[in-house]
Amino acid sequence: MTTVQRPPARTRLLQAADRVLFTNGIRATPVDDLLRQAEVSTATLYAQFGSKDGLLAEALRLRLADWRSIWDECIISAGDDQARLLAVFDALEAYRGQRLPPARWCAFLATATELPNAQGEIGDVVAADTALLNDRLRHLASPLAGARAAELADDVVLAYNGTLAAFLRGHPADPIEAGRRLARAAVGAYRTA
Amino acid sequence: MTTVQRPPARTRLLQAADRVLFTNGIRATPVDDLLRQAEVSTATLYAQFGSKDGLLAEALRLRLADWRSIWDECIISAGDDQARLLAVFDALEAYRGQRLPPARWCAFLATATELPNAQGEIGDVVAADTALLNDRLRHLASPLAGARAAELADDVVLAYNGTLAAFLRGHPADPIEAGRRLARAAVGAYRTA
DNA sequence: GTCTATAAATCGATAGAC
DNA sequence: GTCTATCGATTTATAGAC
Repeated sequence: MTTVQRPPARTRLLQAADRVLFTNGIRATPVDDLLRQAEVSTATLYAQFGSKDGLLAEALRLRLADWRSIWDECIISAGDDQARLLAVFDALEAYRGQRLPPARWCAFLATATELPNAQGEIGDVVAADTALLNDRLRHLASPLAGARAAELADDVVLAYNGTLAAFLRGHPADPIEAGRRLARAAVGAYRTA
Repeated sequence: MTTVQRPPARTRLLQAADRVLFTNGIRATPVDDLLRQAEVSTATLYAQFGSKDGLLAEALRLRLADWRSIWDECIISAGDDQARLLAVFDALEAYRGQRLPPARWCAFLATATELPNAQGEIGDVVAADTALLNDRLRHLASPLAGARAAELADDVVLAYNGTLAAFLRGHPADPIEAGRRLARAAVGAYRTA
């Protein structure tokens, strides 16, 4: 007789953290909420992660790895240079569709906002997200903008940031579509220039 | 003999709130920090504002009024339709230059992030900031994009959001310059279309 | 590893005197 | 209006048994 295996406590905690912290708010979520959602006791959390921040850091690391791999796939699926640069918006769409409910906006920017003096592992993973974004976009912008790749990459970074913040504002209604259009306009400016 | 008047307690509290909450973090700042910075006692804060949230709400209202008036001036100073639409970036530059230290990024988006379920007066002032942004930009985009003003306005909203988030990320180095360039590219796309 | 119970710390808010 | 002192609630983290 096959039984559906319940994931181990560590996994349940990470899933609960990923689901709750970035939708209800990091500081707004007490440890008790995570424990109840994960159906795990206090001692287990502290044995596995040492602290709420330790759990947050690990959840962010997994999130970054997941985001990176989805973005990878979207770049590979894209047909040309422009589509590869704009694939970050496809990835955002896929990433958010994958999680129900999706984060309120961006887990990394939310962490930067809620933990202003984050150092150590939390600061590191937030910085790694920004570095991934910058490095990849610069690389992808190169065939389109040549020597001005850095500028075009920054344009797309801003369009991407703006899309995320649009979720937070609740406007425009379809942030990803708006972001894609804006990024396309940026590419156009380098094409004609 | 002329004496430099110390502002009243209420003003000192509002100044301290404006200076500290949006740079060190809203939830990360204990009430005690505000009291020490304002050189005011506990009882005074609660007599004047009722709660930490009450003080936050009033600080946000003043901030919004100030932002609105600076933006007004920048629109008036602008020479043509495109400059009036892009004046939001001049305003951002002036607004941040006026406050030392400036907020880490945006007081309203930070509030939306840190107080996810904000209702009442705090939710209202955050919504008012978004509404001001949308309404004004739509109005200013009209002479440039006609029937497609809403789209162009959304482009500029995203570029503006992206600029603010860039302060949070610490990249690009000059977010306002990058945002202005991106918004200009968006305008260009409507010009040629 | 997991549980219950509780410690330890933080923080928002109030009381009562002046 | 302002002060000092303190309450009460919340929340993070630990102790000790199983």
